[in-house]
Amino acid sequence: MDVRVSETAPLPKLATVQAAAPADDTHSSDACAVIRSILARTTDKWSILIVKSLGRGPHRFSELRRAIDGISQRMLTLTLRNLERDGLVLRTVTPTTPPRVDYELTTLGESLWTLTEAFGQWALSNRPEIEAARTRFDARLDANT
Amino acid sequence: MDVRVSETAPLPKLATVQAAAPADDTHSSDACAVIRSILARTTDKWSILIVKSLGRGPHRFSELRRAIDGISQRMLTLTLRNLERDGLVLRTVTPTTPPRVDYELTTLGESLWTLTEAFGQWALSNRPEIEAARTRFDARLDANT
DNA sequence: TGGTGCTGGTTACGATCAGGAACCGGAAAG
DNA sequence: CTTTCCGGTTCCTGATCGTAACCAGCACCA
Repeated sequence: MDVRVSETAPLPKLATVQAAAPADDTHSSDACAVIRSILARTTDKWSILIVKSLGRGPHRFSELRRAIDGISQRMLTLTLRNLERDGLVLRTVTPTTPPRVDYELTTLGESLWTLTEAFGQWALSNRPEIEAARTRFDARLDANT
Repeated sequence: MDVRVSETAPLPKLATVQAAAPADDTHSSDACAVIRSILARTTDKWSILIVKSLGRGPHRFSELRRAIDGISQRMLTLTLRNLERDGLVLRTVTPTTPPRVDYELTTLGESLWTLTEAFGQWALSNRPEIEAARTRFDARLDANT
């Protein structure tokens, strides 16, 4: 039983970036456009980190802010709002004082989480190789300046 | 030909670790910054689509441009350059006339491809649910305006 | 009674960066 | 000698991001 939002701030339209215009005529490209807008949202830098954090269980707003090094309050709010909009995250307000807001993954969000987790693991285990490649590339670039 | 990474490669400024960090050991903040830069690059909207295309075999520059609906020449060049830098994509120039440039995934790139493929599948199969969630959310938003 | 702090935001605004349009240079083709 | 194709690059603008500051409600302290 969740204490749904209902009484939060007026929730102005603020962002929720309207996805790409569907006004595209090319045959397969309309599906493509939607998929792309989903990917753009779910693979967004902050979204990934938030989903990753929430994968370890529900978190409060400020816990997330502390957990995700470098995120600004604004981007946290914005990204959470978008994730909530896409049904990936559930926002629960508990009207204590001070008010308490918990965020957790929905079932859909959890399925996304397994993917982002895999991505994280991949990044982690291939980090040395990628950094080496970067160094090589930059060196070659300097070489023929 | 000083291409330089002017617009690319924000190689993170080593994480300004606020000391007295909360004992949230799950992120070691400097590793986190590097991982984040890798994720930011590899999960970038265009990177995903390029890797996805290259997953089906080597492609020439203009083939990619045609295959990826909506990408501009500039972003294609830029993104390919970044992927090449990270050792995910191999660029091969054949000096015929007109010159021919082929791009293909490296082994590392292929391992990334399996992940992006999974992401694509996920987006595809969860599209209805996500769109429904968006509609619900927007409706609720309108409701209490 | 008023000040301070905690909560979860929101607003204003300047810096930055993604992205489209247009340009480039060489060779072949007409 | 003009056009076309190829793979880029340069220029410029508008969207987006992050910083900093503000807000409302309530408890605590004096």
